[in-house]
Amino acid sequence: MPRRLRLPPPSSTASPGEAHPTRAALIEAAAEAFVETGYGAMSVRDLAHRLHMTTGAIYGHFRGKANLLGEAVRLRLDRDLEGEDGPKYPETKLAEYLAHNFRDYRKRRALRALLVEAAAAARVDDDVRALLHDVVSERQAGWRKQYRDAWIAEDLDPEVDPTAVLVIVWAAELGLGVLEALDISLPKPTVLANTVQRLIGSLDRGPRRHRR
Amino acid sequence: MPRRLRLPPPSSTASPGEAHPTRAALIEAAAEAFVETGYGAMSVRDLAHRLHMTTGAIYGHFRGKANLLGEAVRLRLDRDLEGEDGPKYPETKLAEYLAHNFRDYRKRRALRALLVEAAAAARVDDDVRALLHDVVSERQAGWRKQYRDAWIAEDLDPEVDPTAVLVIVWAAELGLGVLEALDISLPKPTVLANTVQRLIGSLDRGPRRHRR
Amino acid sequence: MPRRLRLPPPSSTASPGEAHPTRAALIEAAAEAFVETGYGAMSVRDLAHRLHMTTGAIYGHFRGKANLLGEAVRLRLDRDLEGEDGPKYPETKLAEYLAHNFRDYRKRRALRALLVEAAAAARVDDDVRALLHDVVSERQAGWRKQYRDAWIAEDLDPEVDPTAVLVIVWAAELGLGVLEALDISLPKPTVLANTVQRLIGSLDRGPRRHRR
Amino acid sequence: MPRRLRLPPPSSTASPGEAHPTRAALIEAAAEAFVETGYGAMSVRDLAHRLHMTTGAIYGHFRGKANLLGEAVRLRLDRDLEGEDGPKYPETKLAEYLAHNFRDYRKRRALRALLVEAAAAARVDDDVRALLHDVVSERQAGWRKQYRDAWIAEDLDPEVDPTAVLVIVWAAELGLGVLEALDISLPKPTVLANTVQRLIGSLDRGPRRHRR
DNA sequence: GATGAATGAGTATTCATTCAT
DNA sequence: TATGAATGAATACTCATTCAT
Repeated sequence: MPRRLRLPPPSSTASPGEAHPTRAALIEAAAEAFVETGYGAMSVRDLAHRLHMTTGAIYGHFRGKANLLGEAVRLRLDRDLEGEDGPKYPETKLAEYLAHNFRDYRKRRALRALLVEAAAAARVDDDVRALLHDVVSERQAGWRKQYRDAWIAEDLDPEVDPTAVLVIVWAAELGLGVLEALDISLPKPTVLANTVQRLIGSLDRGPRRHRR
Repeated sequence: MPRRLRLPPPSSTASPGEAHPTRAALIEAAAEAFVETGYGAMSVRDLAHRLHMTTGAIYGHFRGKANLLGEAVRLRLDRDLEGEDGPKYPETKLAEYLAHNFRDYRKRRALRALLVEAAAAARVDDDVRALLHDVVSERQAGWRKQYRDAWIAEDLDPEVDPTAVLVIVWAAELGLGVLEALDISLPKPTVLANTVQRLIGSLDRGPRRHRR
Repeated sequence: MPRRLRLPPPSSTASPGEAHPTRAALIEAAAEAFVETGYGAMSVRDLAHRLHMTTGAIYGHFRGKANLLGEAVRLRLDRDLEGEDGPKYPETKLAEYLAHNFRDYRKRRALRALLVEAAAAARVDDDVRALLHDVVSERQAGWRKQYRDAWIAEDLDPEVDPTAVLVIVWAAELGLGVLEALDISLPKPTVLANTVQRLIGSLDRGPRRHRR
Repeated sequence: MPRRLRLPPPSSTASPGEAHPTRAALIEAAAEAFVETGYGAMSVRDLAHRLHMTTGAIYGHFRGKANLLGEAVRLRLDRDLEGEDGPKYPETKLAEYLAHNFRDYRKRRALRALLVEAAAAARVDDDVRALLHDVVSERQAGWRKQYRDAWIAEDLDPEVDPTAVLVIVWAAELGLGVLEALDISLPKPTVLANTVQRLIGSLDRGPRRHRR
């Protein structure tokens, strides 16, 4: 039986917002484990073993597996989508921003996988659904605002609903996750990025006159 | 002990290849049950009970639960996507065809749900993944050909990769399923349809002049 | 790992009413185990091991632990209280019948213990309570009738409510179970029996006149 | 993190022997909680939360859950049975005293419930049994003396064993607790009281003449 | 082909108690 | 004395699959 690692209490050196290191490590590990093994197939006990903890310790930090999933999704969403390393929204045109994003789509494979897991879990479990709805809705609300701002700043076609575009783009991202789960081969990042740029770029003026 | 409902022998109206009506009824019921209850949460025993059969009977027709899922997906894919009631591909422009399709997107909720279930199952189980990969790949191959044909027939922008567009459209559809699973509210069908029409419609000529 | 004993299917030689021998053996064993080990402390898995079965096999016969308890109580109630070996009700005076019964009270230790377990379980679990209420109520209804008949046949004091006497006698029996659980030493059977005979015997005429 | 309610220091009004008010409050709360929720189902942690304490604090006062149960039983026994508000023993005839007591039986529902919990716990746990045996035995010893005194003072039938009567009466009380746990409906207090008066009242002279 | 009892491994969650701080 | 995070073992129940009949 392996020695248990008795984790130190929150030290003052811990970064603010991640007050409890055990909790943070747990979320991190859960996010990874749910992607690797699947939410349904990952047992809490095995997760505990991975971290050299006991199940009881986990349940001391989280009310249940569902909350762990919720936090894992929140973490990955924030890390992989918000914490951008590339060009920021206000500084780039929407089409270029999105193109850039899709050029990096392979970086977000884990996020998409996690969201597929989350979706399947949510379909079956009311608690999970409620939890995840909130997490995802929050982010979407922020993006919706950004899209509306872009519409104004870039003088995009007022006849097109920014929210519909947002949903389509976001759904496309999520759908890539479904296709990846099915092992369907996807276009190369550059090809995808160019296509996105072309499609979204077409919104930058009113509807084309020359349509027969 | 309830009387078992013994299904009638193969009728002459059954299409060839679906010789056994029990098998067909099973697939039909499984497709419904997996959507309603979730693939993981639906037990083979309960599925058998729904059809007044026994578990053994199911295993007489299918090697396992995974094969049932595979067949269920195949069924719904053929019924909900191929067996179109609306305008056919070759007779309509691609943009209009897709717009029409998204105007009806709510009809395909069950299909999307089933594919979310399938994706999550595939992530975890190699057999399921292989099975579903084949089923979905087959359909995609057909669509790819249709897109390529449309590119030629409609003289669409040769700098845009038809397959990339196909993947984006298909992923968007699947992603709607993920969002639905999370209870995220979606745009109205007409708004979505118009947006798709606008986006895909923008491909109908060469690259816009003002692009360097 | 011990060989599993694959029990034969219901044979035609099985006594009617105990159609399934596995089920009957299970109830028997459960009744014993719940007394020995306590309802709460007896795990379904251990019970299964005792019988060289798996937990799954048990759950094939009973919806849950609570039902097993219900059946165990029913069994012991029928065996230890109804299936009398001593004098039958209609043939003996009530007082003598009860005196005889208490003379044998030690025979029913297991029944009382089971009912104490049942009571504690019922206090906490609604299903258990409903189940046991029905089982016990049924028996009590029979006894109530017998007491009423005795009142007429033996011309007992009409000012005394037969049901109240029944409840007191039945409660006394059950209370012995509580005292036994606490290891309280009880009077010798003959002493108890005589006291009961004296008390119940006093009901055989109208209220005594000579009371000051 | 919620503020802990730090209980006031021992006040001078506290009776000696209950020096620590935390301890007393704990016993009080435990008695209530074990009745409400059941001994087995009530977790130490939840009990601590109810009192705005921590589990550790409880274990500072009691060696374990079992001791808490023991003290709870002692408390309720003293409060609900000894601390009589009605007529006192020596001043009333035994039959009348008991009749009065049963007329109030509904007041003691919590006591009976606690004793049913205690009995079930005692059956399973040697420590609990030993603990409770002592608590209950002590009280019974007192009652035994009172019954013997009554036998002399009221010139009751010397052929009847006072202890046997005590046990029957006490068992009847406890048995009511078992029946209550099973949700069995009980006679009205007055009916029960009259019956008790009649039965015990019958002991007030030597054996009846017509007995051989 | 069908039956359904049995398997056996697995699941999330709980809890009394301990102990370093 | 109090704290509360951690322990570690336990619990009821489920399920895809098999196989003797």
